[in-house]
Amino acid sequence: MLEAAKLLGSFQHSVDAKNRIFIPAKFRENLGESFVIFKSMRDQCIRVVSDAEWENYIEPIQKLPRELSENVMQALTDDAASVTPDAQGRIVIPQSLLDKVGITKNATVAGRGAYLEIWAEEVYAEKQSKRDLTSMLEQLSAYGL
Amino acid sequence: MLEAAKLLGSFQHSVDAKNRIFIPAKFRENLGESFVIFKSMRDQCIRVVSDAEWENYIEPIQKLPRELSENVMQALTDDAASVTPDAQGRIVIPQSLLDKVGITKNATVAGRGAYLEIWAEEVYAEKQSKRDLTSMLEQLSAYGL
DNA sequence: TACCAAGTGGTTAAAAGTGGGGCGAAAAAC
DNA sequence: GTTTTTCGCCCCACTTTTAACCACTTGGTA
Repeated sequence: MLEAAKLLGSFQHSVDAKNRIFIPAKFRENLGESFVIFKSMRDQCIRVVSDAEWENYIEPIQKLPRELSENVMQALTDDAASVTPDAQGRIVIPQSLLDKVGITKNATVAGRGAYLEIWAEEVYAEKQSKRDLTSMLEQLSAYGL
Repeated sequence: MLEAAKLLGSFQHSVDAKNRIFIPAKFRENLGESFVIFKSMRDQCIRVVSDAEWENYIEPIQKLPRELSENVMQALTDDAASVTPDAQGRIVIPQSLLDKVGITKNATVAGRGAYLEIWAEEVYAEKQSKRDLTSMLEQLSAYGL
Protein backbone atom coordinates (compact mmCIF):
# COMPACT_ATOMS: atom_id res chain seq x y z
CA MET A 1 0.00 0.00 0.00
CA LEU A 2 1.22 3.48 -0.84
CA GLU A 3 1.01 5.14 2.55
CA ALA A 4 3.23 7.90 1.27
CA ALA A 5 0.49 9.23 -0.96
CA LYS A 6 -1.18 10.38 2.24
CA LEU A 7 1.20 13.26 2.81
CA LEU A 8 -1.04 16.19 1.89
CA GLY A 9 -1.66 19.78 2.91
CA SER A 10 0.57 22.61 4.07
CA PHE A 11 1.16 24.07 7.51
CA GLN A 12 2.93 27.01 9.12
CA HIS A 13 5.42 26.32 11.89
CA SER A 14 8.30 28.22 13.42
CA VAL A 15 11.87 27.12 13.94
CA ASP A 16 12.86 27.84 17.55
CA ALA A 17 16.16 28.99 19.01
CA LYS A 18 17.44 25.41 19.02
CA ASN A 19 16.67 24.82 15.34
CA ARG A 20 13.73 22.58 16.15
CA ILE A 21 10.67 22.45 13.94
CA PHE A 22 7.42 20.64 14.49
CA ILE A 23 6.31 17.95 12.06
CA PRO A 24 2.51 17.51 12.12
CA ALA A 25 1.35 14.27 13.74
CA LYS A 26 -0.28 12.83 10.65
CA PHE A 27 2.91 13.32 8.63
CA ARG A 28 4.94 11.55 11.30
CA GLU A 29 2.63 8.57 11.19
CA ASN A 30 3.44 8.09 7.53
CA LEU A 31 7.16 8.79 7.68
CA GLY A 32 8.06 6.23 10.31
CA GLU A 33 10.15 6.83 13.42
CA SER A 34 13.21 8.19 11.70
CA PHE A 35 13.67 9.87 8.33
CA VAL A 36 16.11 11.72 6.08
CA ILE A 37 16.21 15.44 5.35
CA PHE A 38 18.28 17.06 2.58
CA LYS A 39 18.45 20.10 0.34
CA SER A 40 16.41 19.76 -2.83
CA MET A 41 18.66 19.99 -5.89
CA ARG A 42 16.02 21.87 -7.88
CA ASP A 43 14.25 24.12 -5.38
CA GLN A 44 15.29 26.29 -2.49
CA CYS A 45 13.69 23.97 0.04
CA ILE A 46 14.33 21.01 2.32
CA ARG A 47 13.02 17.58 1.41
CA VAL A 48 11.89 15.09 4.02
CA VAL A 49 11.60 11.42 3.07
CA SER A 50 11.16 8.17 4.96
CA ASP A 51 14.22 5.93 5.27
CA ALA A 52 12.70 3.59 2.71
CA GLU A 53 12.05 6.42 0.25
CA TRP A 54 15.65 7.58 0.67
CA GLU A 55 16.93 4.16 -0.35
CA ASN A 56 14.69 4.26 -3.42
CA TYR A 57 15.85 7.75 -4.21
CA ILE A 58 19.58 7.09 -4.17
CA GLU A 59 19.49 3.61 -5.64
CA PRO A 60 19.37 4.72 -9.32
CA ILE A 61 21.99 7.39 -8.59
CA GLN A 62 24.45 4.78 -7.33
CA LYS A 63 24.19 3.03 -10.68
CA LEU A 64 25.28 6.04 -12.76
CA PRO A 65 28.86 6.33 -14.07
CA ARG A 66 31.12 6.63 -11.06
CA GLU A 67 32.15 10.25 -11.43
CA LEU A 68 28.63 11.61 -11.91
CA SER A 69 27.33 9.33 -9.20
CA GLU A 70 29.91 10.53 -6.68
CA ASN A 71 29.37 14.18 -7.55
CA VAL A 72 25.62 13.91 -7.11
CA MET A 73 26.01 12.01 -3.86
CA GLN A 74 28.36 14.72 -2.61
CA ALA A 75 25.81 17.41 -3.43
CA LEU A 76 23.00 15.42 -1.81
CA THR A 77 24.72 14.26 1.36
CA ASP A 78 26.57 17.46 2.20
CA ASP A 79 23.66 19.01 4.01
CA ALA A 80 21.65 15.91 4.68
CA ALA A 81 20.83 14.38 8.05
CA SER A 82 19.11 11.36 9.47
CA VAL A 83 16.67 12.65 12.07
CA THR A 84 14.35 11.28 14.75
CA PRO A 85 11.55 13.38 16.24
CA ASP A 86 11.62 14.07 20.00
CA ALA A 87 8.75 13.17 22.32
CA GLN A 88 6.86 16.28 21.15
CA GLY A 89 7.25 15.49 17.46
CA ARG A 90 9.97 17.99 16.57
CA ILE A 91 13.13 17.45 14.56
CA VAL A 92 16.40 19.39 14.68
CA ILE A 93 17.56 20.89 11.40
CA PRO A 94 21.32 21.57 10.96
CA GLN A 95 22.15 25.26 10.73
CA SER A 96 23.79 24.80 7.32
CA LEU A 97 20.52 23.48 5.89
CA LEU A 98 18.48 26.35 7.34
CA ASP A 99 20.94 28.80 5.83
CA LYS A 100 20.81 27.20 2.40
CA VAL A 101 17.04 27.52 2.13
CA GLY A 102 16.83 30.87 3.91
CA ILE A 103 14.80 29.84 6.94
CA THR A 104 15.19 32.18 9.87
CA LYS A 105 11.94 31.80 11.80
CA ASN A 106 8.75 30.94 9.97
CA ALA A 107 8.52 27.94 7.70
CA THR A 108 5.92 26.20 5.57
CA VAL A 109 5.73 22.40 5.81
CA ALA A 110 3.98 20.93 2.79
CA GLY A 111 2.99 17.35 2.03
CA ARG A 112 3.74 16.32 -1.55
CA GLY A 113 2.27 12.84 -1.59
CA ALA A 114 5.40 10.75 -1.23
CA TYR A 115 7.52 13.28 0.69
CA LEU A 116 7.48 16.60 2.53
CA GLU A 117 8.94 19.96 1.64
CA ILE A 118 10.02 22.60 4.15
CA TRP A 119 10.27 26.16 2.84
CA ALA A 120 11.10 29.55 4.29
CA GLU A 121 7.64 31.12 4.53
CA GLU A 122 8.60 34.18 2.46
CA VAL A 123 10.35 32.13 -0.22
CA TYR A 124 7.34 29.88 -0.53
CA ALA A 125 4.86 32.76 -0.76
CA GLU A 126 6.99 34.27 -3.52
CA LYS A 127 7.11 30.98 -5.40
CA GLN A 128 3.33 30.54 -5.08
CA SER A 129 2.64 34.02 -6.39
CA LYS A 130 4.67 33.29 -9.50
CA ARG A 131 2.91 30.06 -10.21
CA ASP A 132 1.38 30.33 -13.67
CA LEU A 133 -1.62 28.03 -13.86
CA THR A 134 -2.56 29.11 -17.37
CA SER A 135 0.77 28.14 -18.85
CA MET A 136 0.72 24.92 -16.83
CA LEU A 137 -2.64 23.96 -18.28
CA GLU A 138 -1.42 24.67 -21.80
CA GLN A 139 1.56 22.40 -21.30
CA LEU A 140 -0.65 19.71 -19.77
CA SER A 141 -2.98 19.69 -22.74
CA ALA A 142 0.03 19.31 -25.03
CA TYR A 143 0.51 15.98 -23.22
CA GLY A 144 -3.17 15.17 -23.58
CA LEU A 145 -3.99 15.73 -19.90
CA MET B 1 19.38 -3.41 6.16
CA LEU B 2 21.91 -1.01 4.73
CA GLU B 3 22.75 1.05 7.82
CA ALA B 4 25.72 2.44 5.97
CA ALA B 5 23.43 4.60 3.83
CA LYS B 6 22.90 6.66 6.98
CA LEU B 7 26.29 8.35 7.00
CA LEU B 8 25.05 11.86 6.25
CA GLY B 9 26.04 15.48 6.83
CA SER B 10 29.35 17.32 7.06
CA PHE B 11 31.26 18.59 10.05
CA GLN B 12 34.31 20.72 10.83
CA HIS B 13 37.03 19.31 13.06
CA SER B 14 40.68 20.10 13.62
CA VAL B 15 43.68 17.82 13.51
CA ASP B 16 45.70 18.34 16.69
CA ALA B 17 49.45 18.34 17.27
CA LYS B 18 49.38 14.55 17.56
CA ASN B 19 47.61 14.04 14.22
CA ARG B 20 44.39 13.04 15.89
CA ILE B 21 41.00 13.91 14.41
CA PHE B 22 37.58 13.44 15.91
CA ILE B 23 35.03 11.23 14.16
CA PRO B 24 31.45 12.22 15.12
CA ALA B 25 29.69 9.72 17.38
CA LYS B 26 26.91 8.86 14.97
CA PHE B 27 29.43 8.02 12.27
CA ARG B 28 31.35 5.75 14.64
CA GLU B 29 28.18 3.86 15.44
CA ASN B 30 27.81 2.92 11.80
CA LEU B 31 31.46 2.19 11.05
CA GLY B 32 32.04 -0.36 13.78
CA GLU B 33 34.92 -0.44 16.23
CA SER B 34 37.70 -0.39 13.69
CA PHE B 35 37.85 0.82 10.10
CA VAL B 36 40.09 1.51 7.13
CA ILE B 37 41.34 4.88 5.89
CA PHE B 38 43.05 5.46 2.55
CA LYS B 39 43.70 8.13 -0.06
CA SER B 40 40.89 8.47 -2.58
CA MET B 41 42.19 7.76 -6.07
CA ARG B 42 39.84 10.28 -7.63
CA ASP B 43 39.75 13.18 -5.19
CA GLN B 44 42.23 14.93 -2.96
CA CYS B 45 40.67 13.48 0.16
CA ILE B 46 40.82 10.60 2.62
CA ARG B 47 38.19 7.89 2.52
CA VAL B 48 36.98 6.11 5.61
CA VAL B 49 35.17 2.80 5.26
CA SER B 50 34.08 0.05 7.63
CA ASP B 51 36.06 -3.17 7.51
CA ALA B 52 33.14 -4.79 5.69
CA GLU B 53 32.96 -1.99 3.08
CA TRP B 54 36.70 -2.31 2.51
CA GLU B 55 36.26 -5.96 1.57
CA ASN B 56 33.48 -4.99 -0.87
CA TYR B 57 35.62 -2.23 -2.27
CA ILE B 58 38.68 -4.29 -3.10
CA GLU B 59 36.86 -7.43 -4.15
CA PRO B 60 36.26 -6.35 -7.79
CA ILE B 61 39.80 -5.00 -7.98
CA GLN B 62 41.27 -8.39 -7.07
CA LYS B 63 39.53 -9.85 -10.10
CA LEU B 64 41.25 -7.56 -12.60
CA PRO B 65 44.20 -8.81 -14.69
CA ARG B 66 47.05 -9.48 -12.31
CA GLU B 67 49.32 -6.60 -13.24
CA LEU B 68 46.64 -3.93 -13.10
CA SER B 69 45.20 -5.43 -9.96
CA GLU B 70 48.55 -5.38 -8.17
CA ASN B 71 49.35 -1.85 -9.26
CA VAL B 72 46.00 -0.55 -8.06
CA MET B 73 46.34 -2.38 -4.77
CA GLN B 74 49.79 -0.86 -4.31
CA ALA B 75 48.43 2.63 -4.88
CA LEU B 76 45.55 2.02 -2.50
CA THR B 77 47.45 0.38 0.33
CA ASP B 78 50.49 2.65 0.27
CA ASP B 79 48.84 5.29 2.38
CA ALA B 80 46.16 3.19 3.94
CA ALA B 81 45.78 2.30 7.59
CA SER B 82 43.53 0.25 9.79
CA VAL B 83 42.50 2.47 12.67
CA THR B 84 40.64 2.22 15.98
CA PRO B 85 39.25 5.30 17.73
CA ASP B 86 40.52 6.12 21.24
CA ALA B 87 38.21 6.48 24.24
CA GLN B 88 37.26 9.99 23.06
CA GLY B 89 36.41 8.90 19.53
CA ARG B 90 39.52 10.16 17.73
CA ILE B 91 41.68 8.39 15.19
CA VAL B 92 45.33 9.03 14.35
CA ILE B 93 46.06 9.82 10.71
CA PRO B 94 49.58 9.06 9.38
CA GLN B 95 51.53 12.17 8.44
CA SER B 96 52.00 10.94 4.87
CA LEU B 97 48.23 10.82 4.37
CA LEU B 98 47.72 14.29 5.80
CA ASP B 99 50.39 15.61 3.46
CA LYS B 100 48.85 13.98 0.40
CA VAL B 101 45.48 15.65 0.93
CA GLY B 102 46.88 18.94 2.21
CA ILE B 103 45.49 18.87 5.74
CA THR B 104 47.38 21.07 8.15
CA LYS B 105 44.81 22.01 10.77
CA ASN B 106 41.14 22.29 9.84
CA ALA B 107 39.34 19.45 8.13
CA THR B 108 35.85 18.69 6.90
CA VAL B 109 34.42 15.26 7.70
CA ALA B 110 31.55 14.38 5.37
CA GLY B 111 29.20 11.38 5.34
CA ARG B 112 28.54 10.04 1.86
CA GLY B 113 25.99 7.37 2.66
CA ALA B 114 28.19 4.30 2.63
CA TYR B 115 31.50 5.91 3.61
CA LEU B 116 33.15 9.08 4.92
CA GLU B 117 35.42 11.59 3.29
CA ILE B 118 37.97 13.76 5.12
CA TRP B 119 39.09 16.91 3.31
CA ALA B 120 41.35 19.83 4.05
CA GLU B 121 38.82 22.56 4.82
CA GLU B 122 40.20 24.96 2.19
CA VAL B 123 40.40 22.29 -0.50
CA TYR B 124 36.84 21.28 0.16
CA ALA B 125 35.48 24.82 0.15
CA GLU B 126 37.18 25.29 -3.22
CA LYS B 127 35.66 22.10 -4.58
CA GLN B 128 32.20 23.06 -3.33
CA SER B 129 32.37 26.47 -4.92
CA LYS B 130 33.14 24.90 -8.27
CA ARG B 131 30.26 22.48 -8.07
CA ASP B 132 27.96 23.04 -11.04
CA LEU B 133 24.45 22.01 -10.06
CA THR B 134 22.94 23.03 -13.37
CA SER B 135 25.21 20.81 -15.41
CA MET B 136 24.66 17.99 -12.92
CA LEU B 137 20.90 18.26 -13.32
CA GLU B 138 21.28 18.21 -17.10
CA GLN B 139 23.34 15.05 -16.94
CA LEU B 140 20.82 13.49 -14.60
CA SER B 141 17.92 14.20 -16.92
CA ALA B 142 19.92 12.68 -19.78
CA TYR B 143 19.73 9.47 -17.72
CA GLY B 144 16.00 10.00 -17.17
CA LEU B 145 16.34 11.02 -13.51
C1' DT C 1 -16.95 22.16 31.37
C1' DA C 2 -13.65 18.81 31.36
C1' DC C 3 -10.58 16.05 28.77
C1' DC C 4 -7.17 14.66 25.45
C1' DA C 5 -4.10 15.32 21.67
C1' DA C 6 -1.37 18.66 19.35
C1' DG C 7 1.89 22.11 19.61
C1' DT C 8 5.50 25.52 22.01
C1' DG C 9 9.05 26.96 25.05
C1' DG C 10 12.59 26.53 28.43
C1' DT C 11 15.67 23.86 31.83
C1' DT C 12 19.00 20.49 32.83
C1' DA C 13 21.68 16.36 33.08
C1' DA C 14 24.39 13.41 30.12
C1' DA C 15 27.12 12.84 25.98
C1' DA C 16 30.03 14.65 22.76
C1' DG C 17 34.02 17.00 21.72
C1' DT C 18 38.84 19.26 22.88
C1' DG C 19 43.31 19.70 24.78
C1' DG C 20 47.10 18.28 27.23
C1' DG C 21 50.07 15.38 30.48
C1' DG C 22 52.46 11.12 31.62
C1' DC C 23 54.09 6.54 30.96
C1' DG C 24 56.53 2.85 28.53
C1' DA C 25 58.50 0.85 24.34
C1' DA C 26 61.44 1.40 20.60
C1' DA C 27 64.91 4.00 18.32
C1' DA C 28 68.80 6.97 18.29
C1' DA C 29 72.82 8.98 20.39
C1' DC C 30 76.71 8.70 23.36
C1' DG D 1 75.86 -1.07 27.11
C1' DT D 2 73.91 2.82 28.98
C1' DT D 3 71.48 7.12 28.44
C1' DT D 4 68.48 10.14 25.97
C1' DT D 5 64.91 11.24 22.73
C1' DT D 6 60.89 10.38 20.27
C1' DC D 7 56.47 8.74 19.52
C1' DG D 8 52.38 6.06 20.18
C1' DC D 9 48.98 5.13 23.53
C1' DC D 10 46.21 5.73 27.49
C1' DC D 11 44.27 8.54 30.84
C1' DC D 12 42.37 12.76 33.01
C1' DA D 13 40.26 17.51 33.20
C1' DC D 14 37.53 20.75 31.03
C1' DT D 15 34.05 22.96 27.78
C1' DT D 16 30.29 22.72 24.67
C1' DT D 17 26.44 20.72 22.62
C1' DT D 18 22.66 17.76 22.45
C1' DA D 19 18.68 15.55 23.51
C1' DA D 20 15.67 14.10 27.29
C1' DC D 21 12.48 16.02 30.28
C1' DC D 22 8.95 19.08 32.23
C1' DA D 23 5.50 22.68 32.31
C1' DC D 24 2.27 25.17 29.91
C1' DT D 25 -0.98 26.74 26.03
C1' DT D 26 -4.33 25.91 22.50
C1' DG D 27 -8.03 23.78 20.05
C1' DG D 28 -11.13 20.24 19.12
C1' DT D 29 -14.50 16.89 21.12
C1' DA D 30 -17.82 14.78 24.01
